[in-house]
Amino acid sequence: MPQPAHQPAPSTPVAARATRTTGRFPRRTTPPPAPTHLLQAAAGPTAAPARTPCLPHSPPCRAANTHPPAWRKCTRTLVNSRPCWHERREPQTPHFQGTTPTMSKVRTRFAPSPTGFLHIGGARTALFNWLYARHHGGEMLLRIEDTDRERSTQAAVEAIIEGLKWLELDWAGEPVSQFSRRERHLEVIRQLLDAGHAYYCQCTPEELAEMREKARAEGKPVRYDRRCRELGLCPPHDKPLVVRFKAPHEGEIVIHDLVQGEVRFPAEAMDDLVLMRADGTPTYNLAVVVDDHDMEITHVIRGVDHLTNAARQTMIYRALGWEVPQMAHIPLIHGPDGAKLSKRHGALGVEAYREMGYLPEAMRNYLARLGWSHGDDEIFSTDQLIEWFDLDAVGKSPARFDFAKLESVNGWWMRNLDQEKLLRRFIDWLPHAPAEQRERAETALKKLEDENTRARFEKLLPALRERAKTLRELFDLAWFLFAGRPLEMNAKARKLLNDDARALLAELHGRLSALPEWTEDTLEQAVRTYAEEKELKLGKVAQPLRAALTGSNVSPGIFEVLEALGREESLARIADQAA
RNA sequence: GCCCCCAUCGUCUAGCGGUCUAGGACGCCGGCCUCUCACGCCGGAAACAGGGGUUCGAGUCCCCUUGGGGGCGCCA
Repeated sequence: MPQPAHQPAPSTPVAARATRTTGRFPRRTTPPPAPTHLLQAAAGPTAAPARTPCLPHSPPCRAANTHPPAWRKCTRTLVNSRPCWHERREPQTPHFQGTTPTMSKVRTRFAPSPTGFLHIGGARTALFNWLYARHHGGEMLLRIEDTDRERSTQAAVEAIIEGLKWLELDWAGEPVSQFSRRERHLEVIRQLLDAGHAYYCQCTPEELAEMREKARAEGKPVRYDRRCRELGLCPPHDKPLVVRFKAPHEGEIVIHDLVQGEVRFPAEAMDDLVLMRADGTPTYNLAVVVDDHDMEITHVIRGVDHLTNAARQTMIYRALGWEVPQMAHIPLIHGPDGAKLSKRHGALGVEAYREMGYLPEAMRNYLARLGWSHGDDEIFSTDQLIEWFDLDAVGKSPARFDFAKLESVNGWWMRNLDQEKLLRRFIDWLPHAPAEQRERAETALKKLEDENTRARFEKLLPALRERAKTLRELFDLAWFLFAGRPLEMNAKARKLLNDDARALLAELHGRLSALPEWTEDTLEQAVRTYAEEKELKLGKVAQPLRAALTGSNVSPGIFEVLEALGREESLARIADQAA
C-alpha cells in the first residue's frame, strides 16, 4: 500500500514523452472518434491558423511572430505580474513511479479534489476505476486535484487516502499532486497560444458576470461572447489577462462514452473556456488533459457531472493533437428522496461508515451494485467483482442510496466473512468506535489482550455475529463479555428481574454450582429439568438467567453464554442478581 | 433560460421485439422454527410514468408530454 507521500520522486522527464501521440494504446478496440470536420485546423501546431498582430501599444510578442527566440521576452510577462516562465528549465514533474507504462495496459485514475472527506460518491468512482483496472489487468493511479489553493487542504488529502486504504482500493505509485505539475501545464498553455488555439482575454470577472446576466435575461445561452478572441492581445497589458481556448464556431463535439454512449454537443454550446487565470495558474480542464495525457491514462472513469467537461477536454486534446482517452461517465448517487445526496442521507465521509461499523467488503459489494449489475446476483466477493465488473453493465440512471440495503449486505458479510478476518476487522474497528462507545471500546481492547477473555469472545463469536448487522452491533452484543461485575442492567433486563425471578435465580445457583461438568449439554439438561420440576416454561427460566448473565434481554442462546462465560463467572453473575 | 442525460415494484435491479399472466434482492405484511434476539424456511402485497407511432407482435425501437438529474465559473 502506497504511503501518503506527496513529495514527487525524482523526475523522469515526463515532458519528453508527453508529446508522443501514436501507438500508445494498441489494445483499444474502438479507435477514438474523429469527427474532425470542425476541428481540422486544430490538428496540431503545424496546422495553426494565421497569427493576429499585437495591439499597437503592445511590444511585439510571440503571438505576432513565429521566431522561437521571441519566446523569452514574451513569456516574461505572460503571467501578468509574475515572471514564471522566463527561465526555460525543465519543469519539475512528478515521476509516476512504479507505473512504467506497458503499451497495452489499462490505466485508470481516481482524481479527487481535496476539499473535504472522501464521500460515498467519490468512493464509488474510485471503486469503479479500481475494478475496471483490475478486471483488465491494469492499474489505477491516484491524482490529487489540488489546483484550487484556497480550498485544498492537507487534512483532506489525508482523509481521502485514509478512506481509500480502509476500502482497500490501492493505487500504483505515489499520489500525484496536480498543483506540483503547474509548470508543465503552463508549458502546454504556451504551446496552445503558440499554435493559435488560445488567446489572451482582458475581460474582468465583473464584465463577465454582466454578460452572463444579460444573456440569461434574454433567454440566450450563457456563454462568453468571445469579444477578445480576435483582438490579438498579449502581455504586458494594462489589464490583467487570462488565456482562453478557442472553441470551434461550428460543427459539434462528439464524445464516445463507454457508459453514456455517443453524446453530441453542438459547437454553439461550447465556450471559450479559460485555460489560465489572471494570477497565472492553470485551470482544471487544462490541467486534467495534460495530466491524463502525461500519466498515460487510457480510461477516464468519473461522475456524469463531468460530461460537459469531457466535451471541453476533447477540444483541448484535439487542439494538442493528442489521443483522447476512453471515457466513462457514471451516474451519480442520489439521496433517498431522489435529490442530491445530503449529509443526513449518506453524503458522509467513508470514515463515518467505518465508525458505524460497516465492513469494507460489504461497502464494496453494496457500492458496486449501485448502478452496476450482474444478473440477479447480489453478493459479490472482491475476486468476483474483479472478475465480473465491466463498464458495459453500468446503467445510465442515477441510483438512490439506501441504508437498509447496505445494512442487509453488511449483515451478510458479518455472518459469512472468514472468522479470523472478522475478528481482525472487529479489533481494527474498536479504536474507530463512535465517541459514545469510545470508552467501552478501549476497555474491550484491553480485555482482549487477556487470553481468557479473548477465548470467550472467540468462542461466542459465531453466535454473536449472526445477530449483528454491523461491527458496532457486534460490539454492543458482546459487551457483557468485557464488562466487569456487578453487571449493568438495561431497562428490559431490570424488568425481567422481579422478586420471583431473583428467587428463582437463587435456586438455580444451587443447582448449577452442584454440576460436575460445565458444558452446554449438561447446563441445558440441568436447566430444563429444573424448569420441568417447577412446571415452568423454559423461557421463564432462561430470561432471568439471560438478564443476570448479560445485563440484557437479548443474547445468544443461554446455554452457549453460560458455557462461554465459564462456571466461576457465571455463578458470580447469577449470585449478583439472586435474592 | 440554454445544452446534455435519465425513467420497470417504496429502493437497488433482471429484461437487450415473441420464452413477461414482468424475475431476483432489500424493506414491508403473515406464518413456521424457538429460551430472547437474530439466522433460516414458507407465503403475500408491490412496478413497465402518460400519450402517440413502427411492427403480425413493444417493458424492450422512434417521437412528444410529464417528472427527475447534471452542466452552463478566472471551482474541481
